[in-house]
Amino acid sequence: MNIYDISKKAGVSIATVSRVINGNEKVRPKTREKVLMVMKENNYKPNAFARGLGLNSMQTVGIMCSDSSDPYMAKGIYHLEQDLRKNHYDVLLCCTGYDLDERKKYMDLLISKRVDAIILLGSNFIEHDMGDNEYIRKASEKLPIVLVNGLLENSNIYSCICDDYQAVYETTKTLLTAGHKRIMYIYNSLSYSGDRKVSGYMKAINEHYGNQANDFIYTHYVNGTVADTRLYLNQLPASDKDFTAVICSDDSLAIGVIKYAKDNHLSVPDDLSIVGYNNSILSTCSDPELTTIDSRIEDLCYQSIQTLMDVLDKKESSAQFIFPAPLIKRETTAI
Amino acid sequence: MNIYDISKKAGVSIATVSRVINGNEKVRPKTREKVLMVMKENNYKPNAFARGLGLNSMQTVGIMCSDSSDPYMAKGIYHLEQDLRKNHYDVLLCCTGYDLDERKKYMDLLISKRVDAIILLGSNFIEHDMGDNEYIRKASEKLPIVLVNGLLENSNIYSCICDDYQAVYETTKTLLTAGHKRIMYIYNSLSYSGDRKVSGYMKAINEHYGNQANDFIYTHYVNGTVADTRLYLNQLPASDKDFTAVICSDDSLAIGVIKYAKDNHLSVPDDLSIVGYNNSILSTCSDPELTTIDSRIEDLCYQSIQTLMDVLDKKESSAQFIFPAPLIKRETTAI
DNA sequence: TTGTAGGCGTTATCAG
DNA sequence: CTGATAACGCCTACAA
Repeated sequence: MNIYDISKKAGVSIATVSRVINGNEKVRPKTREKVLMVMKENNYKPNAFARGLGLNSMQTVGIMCSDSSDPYMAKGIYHLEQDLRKNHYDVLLCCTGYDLDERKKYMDLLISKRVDAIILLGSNFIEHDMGDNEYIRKASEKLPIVLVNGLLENSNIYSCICDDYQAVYETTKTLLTAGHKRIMYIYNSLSYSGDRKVSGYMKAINEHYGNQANDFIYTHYVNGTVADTRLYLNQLPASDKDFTAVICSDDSLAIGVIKYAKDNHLSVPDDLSIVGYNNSILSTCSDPELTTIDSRIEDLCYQSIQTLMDVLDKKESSAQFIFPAPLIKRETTAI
Repeated sequence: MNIYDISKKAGVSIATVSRVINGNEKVRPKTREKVLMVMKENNYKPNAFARGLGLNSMQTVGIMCSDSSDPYMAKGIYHLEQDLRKNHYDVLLCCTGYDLDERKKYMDLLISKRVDAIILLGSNFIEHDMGDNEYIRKASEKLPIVLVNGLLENSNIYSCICDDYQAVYETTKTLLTAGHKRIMYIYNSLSYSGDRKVSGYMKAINEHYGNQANDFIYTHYVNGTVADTRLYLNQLPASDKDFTAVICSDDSLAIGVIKYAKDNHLSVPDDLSIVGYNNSILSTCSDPELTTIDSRIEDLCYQSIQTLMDVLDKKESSAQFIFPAPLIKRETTAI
């Protein structure tokens, strides 16, 4: 059952059928009804491939994310999908992992599939070494690129991010003001965004301690999540355990810290304050519940799609949106 | 840059170019190299839409799930995507929510997009009222349907499930044997699978108590997750709080039970034993960590894709795979 | 308002 | 092994 069959049964030309399919105004109401009728009767659906060929689009956008099972990205995928759907776009999903070469391949793949745009979900897409981001710039010559929680300047690249730097800076400052002398910062991301968070921490420490700041900077990179953080802290020599607060770059690390506290009979937040990041589902499952920085994934997704639709509609649009990231106070801090 | 351009530059016909694109044997090695050369030089990529038109496939399978941000489904999506990718298939993702009519629309949408198959992820797709599953049967006339953790018999429908009935039955039995008199079962799904789980619970209670079983059956439906479960239990009259164990149809409910125990200074597992379901990330974030039934999502996904590939390759394949679901013992039970 | 005809970029069938 | 050429099903000027 194709457009020819319909045109015959309706006694019109395929051009007319095509017009009613595409909601073209210039069709006599009577004719339109007739065609619609026949289409319904025969349960006709236009062939999407042929349509794609003609229009050079199948109304699809590609979403790349490192791991759809990470709670943060899982939420992102959900909101992106829902918002895209509302605008009649489908989602082609790619879980790329964290390897750069692999990601380049996925990018090429999506481009060759002729998606209308590509969304990069997660701050880890922007590499520390700017040369490693060149492939994204090159891709943007062919289609719009939207970064959800990532920043990269280029024409046809659009960014929606949270101000991680400011958020960590303020949180650290708040803890210092509350009397914490030694604050540890644990992170598991070496991306550009990861750097920004560390910088926020550094700035607060530096402002507070001036010359002696170096004695109080205490950061650690963990290659993993819950178990790795717990393990790392537990094997620390006693002399290095003089911190009274820990800020983490992700909720999962903070969960590890809670477990460490439990292992060592430290009371939270009395003996140890803990701050997570992302306000993920994990943060309300733990006991005590986690104080965490909300990276506002839903807002980022909404704005991203809003922007993307403007771009695809050839409307003017701002290329960068920066949201403040509020601290959600729960039970692992006294502040 | 299309196939004609390449054919000209390589001094061959488009037919030959097409042959090398598709790895057809019958091309002289020399010719093949030449064409490959030109293709590489011009960074030529075949047009996916035209290809789709000709082959009537774009090597894409649709995944429907109610909510990609649910930890269980998030993992499912991840594994399905990875396994499909290995077989050179792309993923079109649909988050359908729980409304039946909405789901029917998504199903139609995917079919009209001409995906090669549709995967229904999550037991909640199979409705209690069998008539409501008819749309799935009808869809299977047009393309293969794969149910991940759902059972529906029909030609061209393939099911991979965990034996929820048996798992809950055995868990309940184990708890009874361990001396628990009154065991509560809390669930938040009214699907076919939800029914099976309840039945497993019932059977164990019935076997154990015989005539008096009715006095010991204690089930409750919660329309929500953590907070709702916690609230429900807390507002229960004291006389109804004589249970010493709770089994939940999902880890999130079990987290709610842990919080209830905390609220009421009940020691877990001494005063109250708790069993969750799905072995999700939540189960290791709580304190104490959750004993839970592992619904083996990774295995289900792997088998699903394996089966689907056989079907798409026109190979013979079994239509149903049933996995036992083991109990993962952690800290919320003494068993 | 409607119809004709050419184009979109491949694949596949036949000859040669 | 290679090349013409007809599908594939729809869109869209351009005419009427």
